[in-house]
Amino acid sequence: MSQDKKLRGRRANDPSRSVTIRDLAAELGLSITTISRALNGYADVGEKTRKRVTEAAQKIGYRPNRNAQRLVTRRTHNIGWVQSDNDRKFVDPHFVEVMAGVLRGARSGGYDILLTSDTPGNEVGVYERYVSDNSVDGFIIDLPREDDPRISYLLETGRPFAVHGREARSAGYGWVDIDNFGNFYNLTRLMLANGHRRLAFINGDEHFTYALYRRHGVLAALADGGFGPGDVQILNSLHPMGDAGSRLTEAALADPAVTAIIYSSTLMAVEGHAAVQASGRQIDVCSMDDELHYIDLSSFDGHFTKVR
Amino acid sequence: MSQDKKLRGRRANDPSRSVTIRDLAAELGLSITTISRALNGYADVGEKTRKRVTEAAQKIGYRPNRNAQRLVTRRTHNIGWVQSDNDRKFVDPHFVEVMAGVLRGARSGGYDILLTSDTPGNEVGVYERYVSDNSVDGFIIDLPREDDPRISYLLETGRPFAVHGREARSAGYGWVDIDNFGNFYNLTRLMLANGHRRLAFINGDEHFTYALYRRHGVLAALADGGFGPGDVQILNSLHPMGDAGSRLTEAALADPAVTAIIYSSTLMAVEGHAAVQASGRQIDVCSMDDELHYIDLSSFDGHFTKVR
DNA sequence: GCAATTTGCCAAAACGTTTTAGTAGGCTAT
DNA sequence: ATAGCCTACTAAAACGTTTTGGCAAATTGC
Repeated sequence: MSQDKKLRGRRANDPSRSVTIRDLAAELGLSITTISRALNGYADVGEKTRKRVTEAAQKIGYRPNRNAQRLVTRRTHNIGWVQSDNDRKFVDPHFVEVMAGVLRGARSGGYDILLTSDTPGNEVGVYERYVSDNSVDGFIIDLPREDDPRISYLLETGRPFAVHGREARSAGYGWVDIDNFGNFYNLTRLMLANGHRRLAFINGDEHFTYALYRRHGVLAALADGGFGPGDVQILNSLHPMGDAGSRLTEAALADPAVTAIIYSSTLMAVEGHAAVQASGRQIDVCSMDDELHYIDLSSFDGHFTKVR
Repeated sequence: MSQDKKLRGRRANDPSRSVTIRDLAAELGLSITTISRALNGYADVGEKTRKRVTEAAQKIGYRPNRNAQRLVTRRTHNIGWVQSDNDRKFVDPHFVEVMAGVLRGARSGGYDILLTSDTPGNEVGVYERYVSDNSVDGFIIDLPREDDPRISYLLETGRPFAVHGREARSAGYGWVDIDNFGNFYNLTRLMLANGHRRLAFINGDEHFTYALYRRHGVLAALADGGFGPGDVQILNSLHPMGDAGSRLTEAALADPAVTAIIYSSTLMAVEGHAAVQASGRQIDVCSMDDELHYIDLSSFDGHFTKVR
């Protein structure tokens, strides 16, 4: 009968205390073990008992205290997502699209996202904290670089994580990515097949693997087509927004031999297209990007070639 | 000596168990009470003892289990932020700016953000769950509507929250907002002072209070200037992105008497400005918005009047 | 030198669950 | 009738902290 002990101590007379498993057990004249096992779907509770329990839980509004559960099960049902505290990152419009997907995926698996920003100068510190204080079950890693220190840390400490994007290491974790190399390889071959002999490639920050692999794709296509790295002018925008699209396009147009521009960002391509038109030059532009729901490209139909 | 009891039970021989307060107590020959009180800054621990404790904690990598702390203290140091699972919302580019601010504010106060999306058709359900299972200490509410049901629920249940934006109710909670009414009042008076007699106002979704109060500001300015609601053509974009800016601008231009357009969104104003130029009409455009770091407005200098 | 106070530390209970290791009683097979 | 086996339930321990209430030793006041 020790489980039926009267509530005493600090909260004995706190009127706002929420309803616990013990209240439910008392209400039904069952042990808290049975309540727990009934609610967690164990086979050793009778069906009529389980029904009584679930209905009473519903009725009196019993909701298990997640922190007690987390303490004993050592699972949090939270996924950590660390945002680099960096103006550049927050400003990337792809981010909202990625977040929508993350949130839907997490919810469908019964997880929430624990979001925080890192400490400048100590990138892995937050991961270490989240891991060692039992705040999350695993992580999402975004925008990887080559030999990303966050990935190194999580691999070393054996924590589960998934990467949006890719780096060279591929064992021991999962990732979701588009084929950056292949798409830019194809785009470049297409431009060459269209007769262009001098290209410009306006790429993102090659610090990140998505941009690095795009560069590799462009260069490989040139090599395979019998051309060399001297036949492309590569320009980088470290900041995807602002006026980079028109500024870099003007820089590319400074070379009179350029007849085609490949953009790594559709946003920049849209800006660049305007700059090309203003210049009066005859230039083919193309781009490949993640999907961006909020950019209206309808006015560009016919100008853009879709590489599947 | 009962606190020195040997570790037994399930995890006695789990090599991956993390270091607990009991390990630290054993290491130093102190009670776990003293460890806890030393680390939490209580005055009844000697200074040399506190120093020994903090140094040993650092050395052996002790990090309190947050879930145990949360269980006993009933504080989570998490703030809930529920995103409406709604394509429209995720697509709002203001969102990334807001999030950067939220994350910085939370981190500076020692909080993390617990992020999830709501269940379509049951808007307050997630709040109820987070509240009753002790997942968060309070909430952030975004994009309020008039008599917002989320605010009603949180007020009724007495949970702390803060609103980004405002609704008519203002007691019992904090909010951060710009002066939507006043800014659009001023903008409208400015247009009238410039001699315009027939205006168009391209507003956002008036379902949200920010847009509703902007409408009120415009109409109040007209009334105070001796004009009426018939002197402004109000158009609404339910979706801030896509081609709404040019489409609604063209709709506004269909009225030949319109000589000025007020935009509720800078993004739409930029699009609209292009549509105005394409039309060849002589139209003044103006807008007021939250700050948008990633839009380059430099090419519009001189066209835009800044209303401070 | 003694009473009163302060200082520094601690045992045990509590937070609200899950899990382990049962047990009582009914049923089945022989 | 009895041994063995299910079925349905449960007491107690465990998870890792914080907090309460108390106590011995050192210090102070007179």
